[in-house]
Amino acid sequence: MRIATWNINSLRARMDRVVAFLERHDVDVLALQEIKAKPAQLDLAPLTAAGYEVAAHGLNQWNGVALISRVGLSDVRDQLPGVPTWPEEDGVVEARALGGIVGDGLRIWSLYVPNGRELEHPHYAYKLRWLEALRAEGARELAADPQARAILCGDFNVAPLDEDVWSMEFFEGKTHVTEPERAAFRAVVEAGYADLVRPEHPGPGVYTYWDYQALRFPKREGMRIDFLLGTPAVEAALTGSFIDREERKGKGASDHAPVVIDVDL
DNA sequence: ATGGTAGAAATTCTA
Repeated sequence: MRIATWNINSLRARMDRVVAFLERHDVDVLALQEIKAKPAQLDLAPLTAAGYEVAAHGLNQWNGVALISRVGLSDVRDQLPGVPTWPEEDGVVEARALGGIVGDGLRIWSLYVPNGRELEHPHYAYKLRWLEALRAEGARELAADPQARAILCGDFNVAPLDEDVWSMEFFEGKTHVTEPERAAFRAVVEAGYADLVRPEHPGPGVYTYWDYQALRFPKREGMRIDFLLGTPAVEAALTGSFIDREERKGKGASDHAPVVIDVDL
């Protein structure tokens, strides 16, 4: 089974690219982030015509997540238990998580972790609390069944290692690289969710995101912030992985590249 | 000229 995650930065603007990607790489399951639409605004015909089921969750023009599968899609959940609201006072649960069961009992979560904005901004504290809720839900699932097949994937908005950004000097005093964010990411890994791509594709210089500004992509100035994390049962079934850097090229590309894994499940 | 784009929705917000 081939599974991918991709921050699409508007599904409506890039439906053609999504369909072409699915067909080019023979993808079974795709987790999307930043679909930037309510489900009613989407024309899903190109996906259903290609043989996929779709679950989409979006409240407005911001955030939004989706799951696309041709190997079944059931038990769909649009909220990660325990996540904070935004704003934290009198706010709502944003559309940043969508879970479902695909294939033979594989749980997958499409996740769009809050950006954090600036270190002093309330969004940064929100981001850390959100990641803690993710860790707690992941830990709960593995505690219930140590053999559980589960994947947590998406845009984590954290660069876990110095080598995951093009310049630590540039990111001094900025989000994505701070120790609290990295500790929150590590806590998810330590709860039993291993990075399924890094072992085959170690850094430095291996990225999944390049800012639209300042010619970051041609200058190879990117960040590794998109991940697929898997339980031990998934890790044991892993047969390969790649980052589709080609997808970042050309007119109309998302600022993120898809990340793909193959599992013998 | 301060190096700065992209998407959605509505002149601004988010990333």
